[in-house]
Amino acid sequence: MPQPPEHSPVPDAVGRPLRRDARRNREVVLAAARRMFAEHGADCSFEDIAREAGVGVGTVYRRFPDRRTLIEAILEQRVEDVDAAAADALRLDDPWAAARLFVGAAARMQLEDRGLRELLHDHRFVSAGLALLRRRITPAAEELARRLRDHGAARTDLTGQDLVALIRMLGSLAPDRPETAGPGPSGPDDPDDPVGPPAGFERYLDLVVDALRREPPARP
Amino acid sequence: MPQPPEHSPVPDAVGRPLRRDARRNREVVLAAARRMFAEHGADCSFEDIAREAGVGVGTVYRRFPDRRTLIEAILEQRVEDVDAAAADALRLDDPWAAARLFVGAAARMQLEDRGLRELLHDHRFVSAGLALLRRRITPAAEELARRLRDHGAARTDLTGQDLVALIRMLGSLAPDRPETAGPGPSGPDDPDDPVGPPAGFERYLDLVVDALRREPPARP
Amino acid sequence: MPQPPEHSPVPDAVGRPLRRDARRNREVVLAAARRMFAEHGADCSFEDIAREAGVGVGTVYRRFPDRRTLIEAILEQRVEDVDAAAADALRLDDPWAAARLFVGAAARMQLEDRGLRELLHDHRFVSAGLALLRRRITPAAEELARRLRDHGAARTDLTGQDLVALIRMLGSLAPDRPETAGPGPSGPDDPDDPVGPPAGFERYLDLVVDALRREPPARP
Amino acid sequence: MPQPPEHSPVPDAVGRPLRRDARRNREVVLAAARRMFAEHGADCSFEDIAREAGVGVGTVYRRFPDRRTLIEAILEQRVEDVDAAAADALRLDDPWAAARLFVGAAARMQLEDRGLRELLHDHRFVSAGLALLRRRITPAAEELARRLRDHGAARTDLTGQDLVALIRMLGSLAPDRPETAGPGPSGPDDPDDPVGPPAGFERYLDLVVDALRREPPARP
DNA sequence: CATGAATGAGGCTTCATTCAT
DNA sequence: CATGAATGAAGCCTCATTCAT
Repeated sequence: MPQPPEHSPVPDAVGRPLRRDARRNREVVLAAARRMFAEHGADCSFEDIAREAGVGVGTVYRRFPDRRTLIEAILEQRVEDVDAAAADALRLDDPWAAARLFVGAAARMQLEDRGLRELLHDHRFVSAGLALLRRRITPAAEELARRLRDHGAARTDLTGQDLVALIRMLGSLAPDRPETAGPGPSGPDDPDDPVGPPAGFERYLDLVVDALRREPPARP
Repeated sequence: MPQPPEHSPVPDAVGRPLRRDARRNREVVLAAARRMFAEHGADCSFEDIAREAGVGVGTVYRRFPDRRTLIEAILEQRVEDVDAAAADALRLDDPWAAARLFVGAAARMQLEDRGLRELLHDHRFVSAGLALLRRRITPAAEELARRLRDHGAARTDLTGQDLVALIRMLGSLAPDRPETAGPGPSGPDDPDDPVGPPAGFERYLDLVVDALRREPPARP
Repeated sequence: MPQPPEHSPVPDAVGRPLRRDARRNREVVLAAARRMFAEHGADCSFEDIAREAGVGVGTVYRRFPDRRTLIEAILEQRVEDVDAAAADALRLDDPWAAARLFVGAAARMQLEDRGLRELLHDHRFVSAGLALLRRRITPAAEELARRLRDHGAARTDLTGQDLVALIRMLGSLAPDRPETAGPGPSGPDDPDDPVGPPAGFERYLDLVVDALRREPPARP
Repeated sequence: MPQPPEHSPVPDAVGRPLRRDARRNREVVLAAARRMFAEHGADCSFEDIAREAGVGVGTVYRRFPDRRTLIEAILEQRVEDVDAAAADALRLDDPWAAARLFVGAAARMQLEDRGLRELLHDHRFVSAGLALLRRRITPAAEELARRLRDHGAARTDLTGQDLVALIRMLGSLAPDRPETAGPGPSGPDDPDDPVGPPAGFERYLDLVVDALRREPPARP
């Protein structure tokens, strides 16, 4: 279902909606930046982003006057993905399945996108990134926490921020080697990977989510 | 026992122990680098380190021909601290207390030292850093895991690498604002800090360590 | 004929002709580099070239990303001068006069320009320089050689490459002291110069060109 | 026939002959410098020379306070080789054979030794190098020139400096690619080499030497 | 508006040279 | 004497940012 093209026209500083070509440029640059961040890290040069986008540097600067602005715009996009995962999760009846879905999806995103990971963990960017993330996903996280407490026999002091913390923690389990160029979520399940044996990401996901129960489940 | 009073006389490339003045300078530079890493991150300039150390850049380069060498030397020091914590832990009878002590100490070090945190989490340095850490602390971690399994009713698939993973995860709970220069473990227990309410670091430490039990403890 | 008045609008990497201001700057830098090479050698610093040109280093790097590119651009200019000499020579009826004119002109250029000499003789640059020179002047040289063979009673095994070799050899007769800044072709004809009495460059030019004859001329 | 060890003891600045170990060091350094010059050019670093020699930089500086001194010492050695060739040549009856032997040997040395070539051609070193060469070989060159004039029907204006000029010119025929590591006089006779077809170095040697005759020889 | 040219500060690194050990 | 440590100037290059076209 393609989004209606004229919806949510990002306004410029003065508040006027952008001209059509300007808006298109903004999208092109943003997509290029996302690719570059994902591949080369969040400190790649504006020049590189411009080249990837096929525009001049000036254009990048016009739309995103500094790196922080650019970072926030990129996060805005990714946060929408998290929101979507949250919405999916909230549709589930079982609060534990919901929590696992939500936390897992949000954590996995970091493992697959170096840029995102840096924005949420790297000291140089985290103040821009984490605040935004928090602002946006807190409502859903709190709702999920409430359900866990009320219907899931979770720890009574559980908060939505705990879920955010788990997401960050799991996101730090990224492979300690440069991503292999191969397709698919190369990541902690690589048998050769240090996160490693015996089970990798899914294992730790279960571990920390289950740690939130008041009476933990019997293990198989 | 004819050992010189100084321990571990770092040898140079040819294997000869360093001259006295050279060794002293090496220490000075290393200490300066540690301070600068802690305060300004692991990508601070060699010039800055030299200035902080009160020597010329050339001296820094002589001892540490590239950043990787410097990083490894810094980690070597911190790893010794972790080793000490591991030794302390292994002296305890209760394996859970031991695990908590070990994991907690290692994780806390990251929260207090931005440089260390970057070396263990940042994509740009992690391949140098994490490998070294792993190499050095794996034996102690495996021994602790064994005790947890044998005498502590831990999950039967628990490994030493799981403990390392917990250390990394907890290390990612750093505050999302630049450290305040103040003394003491400013960190997740700051009431205003996003890791946050209600209990911060200690809380998550308990959470993830307890998650390793086969039959988790009754919560108070 | 709608050609722009400027000849050979040097295209950039993408193939687009340079903007007017960029082209102007390119010329300015190139001229400065030529002067600096001539005076201080082909390994003078980019900073120096920039200063001489009155631009920032970045500008030099933008137009000439590495020294090799710069060298080739400079040679390109000088090679055009050689081409002109070749054209003049080919207009003469007497093939020996033509050869002498061509070889003499090309060799003299080296004696007058330290930069050019280095580009054609110095181990560090010669692979960039000589190849280009060869590529460009070979056709004219071969044509001259053909005329010498067919109408000049030259050695029957004479080739255009022989002429190139003579040019290089004569170019190595440069004075062994730093050029005096004075005007005019200071060079081997300086009576105090080591190339020497009694006749210097012209003498050796005659010598080696005449060496190509099958039956050498009667000497006066 | 081993040279008597105590002969020609190079005196130090004060004129005292060097101590035995100091002399040995001097030789070691000189040999190392020669190797490094030959392989990496005459501008290789003192540090590299020291390493190659297995001594400290300080030792190199003690024996050769600056590069010029070192260059002259190296040339001194090579000039002895030229002297030997001159002596051989002067033992021949045929003055043309003698000239060819002498000029050929001296030129070939340059083709085989990048360092020597640079010392005699590169603007940065030539003032130190060429002057010394000239000073030392002029007597033999003049004598050979005299014999050519008197008994060889050479040009009547021929001088010893002409022979030196030929040596330089032929030395400039070095390959325009980095030397192949292979043994033997890789050089202009390489069929793939630009000096080239059809005959390379020997061909040009004959060419320029024969150019000195008053009545050149009939060509086969 | 879009472009990409220009700028120069700042990081990296090497090396000639001096000097303490 | 020999050593190799220390120094710092100087070259290399990149990039954030501004601005003329």
